[in-house]
Amino acid sequence: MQQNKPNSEDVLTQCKKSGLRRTKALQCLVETLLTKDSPMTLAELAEHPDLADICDRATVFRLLQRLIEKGIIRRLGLHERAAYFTLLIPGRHQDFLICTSCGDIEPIKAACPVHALEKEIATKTGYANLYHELEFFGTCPQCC
Amino acid sequence: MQQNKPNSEDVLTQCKKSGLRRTKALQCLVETLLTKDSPMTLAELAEHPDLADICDRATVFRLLQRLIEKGIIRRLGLHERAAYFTLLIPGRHQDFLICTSCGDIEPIKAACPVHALEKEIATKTGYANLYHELEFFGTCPQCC
DNA sequence: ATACCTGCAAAGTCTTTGCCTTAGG
DNA sequence: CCTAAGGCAAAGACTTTGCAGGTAT
Repeated sequence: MQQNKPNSEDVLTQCKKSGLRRTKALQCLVETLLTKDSPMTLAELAEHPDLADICDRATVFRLLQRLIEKGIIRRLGLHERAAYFTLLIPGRHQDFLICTSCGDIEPIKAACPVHALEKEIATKTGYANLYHELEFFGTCPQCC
Repeated sequence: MQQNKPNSEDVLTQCKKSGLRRTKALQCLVETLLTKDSPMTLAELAEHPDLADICDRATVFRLLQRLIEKGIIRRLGLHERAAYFTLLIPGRHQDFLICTSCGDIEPIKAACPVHALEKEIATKTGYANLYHELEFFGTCPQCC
């Protein structure tokens, strides 16, 4: 089981296998997502210095769409107006702690206690492709 | 501990205590939220036959805002473009199972396994007013 | 060569606000 | 009577798409 952060080549290989072309924008997007380990919005990505210089926001948007289709990234809600995107890393699951005041998002280190329930739900309800999102919201120490 | 669904008078009393005026729109909004036990979007509420006849969408929006401020309802993400709103019922916590294909949302009956972790996070991180949202996503049997 | 990708600009969708009028307490 | 609440319409915020031209394979 691969627990550690993949490098961008791993992800780009996966992209190519899924039928995506290796464009400059795709490479840069993947690297940007890998650099930050918490989810990012479309705006954050499109305005990131590296990406802003080489492609349009619409391109980032369409890349994200394709990567979601291919199961390489996931779109998260996270309680904000804008959607967040995060790489799906095999063998890893992330839950988040979010400050409702300043909007800070940090991944939670502790083990996720939900997997048993997830299996139970899969069995009882007949839902397929089950996954979950768990977010904690509160006021962070700086905002208190 | 009050586990059962309150009636609209209970909620309206709470509203009045919080300083809200008892308007027709507020009464109707509360009743509409109580009728459906899963979260609703602004559009669903504003277009609901009962509410559509007596008030404008902006009114519903502003009522929802005030009710959130007063801690009477909560805004949820739920992975859709639109925000969802749900009454906060004392002593009750809801997690959701959401079909990524048809968008169906159903509350989960099983006990939520997250409360212990929530306490641990509160202690370790110093976050205040902590609460969480847990959603399961998958393809429902009808959509499979 | 050709199917996929991109930029630009415009259109959508949902939310939020301003301003003036109405009505609860 | 005085201030919160409501209606209407316009502006914002974020996302999504059409089309013409560019590029990886």
